[in-house]
Amino acid sequence: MVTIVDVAKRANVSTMTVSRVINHAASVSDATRARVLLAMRELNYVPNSIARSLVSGRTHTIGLIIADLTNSFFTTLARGAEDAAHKHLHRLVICNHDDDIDKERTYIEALISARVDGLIITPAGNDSVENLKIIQQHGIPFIFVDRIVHSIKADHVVGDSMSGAYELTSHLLRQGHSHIGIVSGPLNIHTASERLKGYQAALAEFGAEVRQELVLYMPYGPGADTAVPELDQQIRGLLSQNPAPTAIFALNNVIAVQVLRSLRRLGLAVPDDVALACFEEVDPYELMHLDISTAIQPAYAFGEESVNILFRRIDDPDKPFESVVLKPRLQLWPSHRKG
Amino acid sequence: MVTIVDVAKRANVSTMTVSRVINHAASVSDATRARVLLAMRELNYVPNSIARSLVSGRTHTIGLIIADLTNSFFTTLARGAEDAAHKHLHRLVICNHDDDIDKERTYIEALISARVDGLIITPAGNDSVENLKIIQQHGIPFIFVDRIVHSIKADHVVGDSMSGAYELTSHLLRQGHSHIGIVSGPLNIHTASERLKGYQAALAEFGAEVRQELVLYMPYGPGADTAVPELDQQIRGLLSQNPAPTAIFALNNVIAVQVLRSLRRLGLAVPDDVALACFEEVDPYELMHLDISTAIQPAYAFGEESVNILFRRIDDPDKPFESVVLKPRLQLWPSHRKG
DNA sequence: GCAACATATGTTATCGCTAACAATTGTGAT
DNA sequence: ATCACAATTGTTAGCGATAACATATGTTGC
Repeated sequence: MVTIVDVAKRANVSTMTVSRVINHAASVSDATRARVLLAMRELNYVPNSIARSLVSGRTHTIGLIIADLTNSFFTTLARGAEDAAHKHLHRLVICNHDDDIDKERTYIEALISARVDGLIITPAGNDSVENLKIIQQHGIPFIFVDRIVHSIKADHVVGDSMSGAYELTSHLLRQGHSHIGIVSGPLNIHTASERLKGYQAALAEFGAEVRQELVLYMPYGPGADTAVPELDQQIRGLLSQNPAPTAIFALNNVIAVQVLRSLRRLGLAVPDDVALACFEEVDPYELMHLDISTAIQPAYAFGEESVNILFRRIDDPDKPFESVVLKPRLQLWPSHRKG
Repeated sequence: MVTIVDVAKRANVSTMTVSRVINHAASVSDATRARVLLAMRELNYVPNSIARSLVSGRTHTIGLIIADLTNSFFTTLARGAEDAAHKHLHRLVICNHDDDIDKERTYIEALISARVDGLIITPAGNDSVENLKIIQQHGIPFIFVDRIVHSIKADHVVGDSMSGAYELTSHLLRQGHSHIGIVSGPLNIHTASERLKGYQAALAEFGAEVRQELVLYMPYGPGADTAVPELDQQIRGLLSQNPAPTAIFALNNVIAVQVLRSLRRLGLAVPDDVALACFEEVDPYELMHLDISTAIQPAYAFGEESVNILFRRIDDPDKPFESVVLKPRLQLWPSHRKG
């Protein structure tokens, strides 16, 4: 591999002069600069940023730890982050923890070892605290995206899960659905507990009963992409409660797809047999004519904003924390069948 | 930041001994090892892999350059690559070139500078040759995924675009559609030209006329996600040819979504008014009851296989090139309306 | 012509770690 | 007790770049 020494020799200058040319430093004569540039071109020299990082302590790399890249919400978020990082001349290292604390820890340590300039993280759950403390101990600037962990204070970009869920549930109630089933995720995940709260708040507000037997739980993401065998049974159980729910609220897009498939297997149509609402991260359904009321989050902005805030944090480590709450856009469909 | 020197001091040994403990090298007494491990734990020491890379020349990082992370095909591919890289204890740096040669070049240089151990690339187009030569000049092991560039020989994992397109077109022809429109992508992209060839081959085989006026072109990916204003007009133009096509073949998933939206705006139903076939990279439509015949590619395997082959290449730079062609899975729907 | 300073270039040390070799200690065979 | 050799630990140099300081030119003004 060609190094700065090779270029220096060929251009008949010291390595320092080459370094100056690379870094556009002043005080290099035009003649010398030209000679060095020529040598660089002739040798196909590309500076070794590893070596540069060792000296400067900066890697121009940002770590992005998310739940699952195949979830379209995170995909779009990642793309937003990538574009923003690119503007700052930084590279993005993307890691998926699949809501698994141990996997999250492995990645955090790898990224610390790689000396990323900063870290954007969707914590795997409330138990991520220990993992997050490791980041803090190493003084690496980081920001929460999508999910927070209450005991750790940091910048964050999140959606308004609570009010989004409240609105979706209210909508169903207004449509005459007085009994609404909900398929929740693990409650140790911030967005899941918030959305459940929003659902309950809406029920309370409308004087509807909060019935524990109308709440199902399933994984939030990983593995959920494959069929969930028991789900059909659970959904059937849910719908045979007395009084039976006439609508179902799915806590996120992955869950919604599972529920939709399950309903289909059970021969039930949406929304004619059962109305469906979903806290959905993007909107592929729009295209499909499916009448599913959704709270659509600006996923791209989640990623973009996170990166921008992270860079502000890097520039000024002591500034007060920023808290950005992005409202979901509601897309409400009338249900065809009333309670 | 804690370094190996701090640990060495605390454990009262030389840095070399600490290094030996970190790297599980033999010939460290149990007592010393214990002392070092304790010091490491007490100081929260995490080895600096930047420094390690500078010495070893390996970064444990793989570059993945794709067209667009928000395209579900590439998302799933990336996830497959990430999982495989993780198994090899490597990190993945993901870059999107949006089918733009200059952007591709920028990323390639950045990744060379970062001294990635290898590179997986979906070339932006046939003009990527110069960019790819840069990779070769630097002796960085790389592999093509999804698309190849003929003038550059390298390992590759691609789909069978030609036969997939042939099959889809044949299916439409068998359904009685004797005039089939096609919305193609830029022909300097390998998969686009291959799929067009497959379409033409099928027409020829069935004795159907290849009509140039039934071929539309649009971008393959970037920007295509937003509305294409002229598309409605073009589609309308396409459908008003004489004789009019009764089916449309969309060359990839992004194009299919555009066409679908456009047809919807024009008030045309699929497949009742116009049948649709699509070289689709994954299968969200399956869920949606839409009768679109698709050639579904095993995107996850694309990524996974690429990584595995890349590591074999790294281990043995002189072995013969591997060529993996993954067949798409055909999902063929009967059309409701016959030519 | 020469001090005084700007401009251009070079030298040395260092970032954190490890390869290669060196030194020390301990062990068993004779 | 002594030598040969293995096991353990240390020393030095260097990966490729740059910061900080040093030196060599050129330029200006009087």
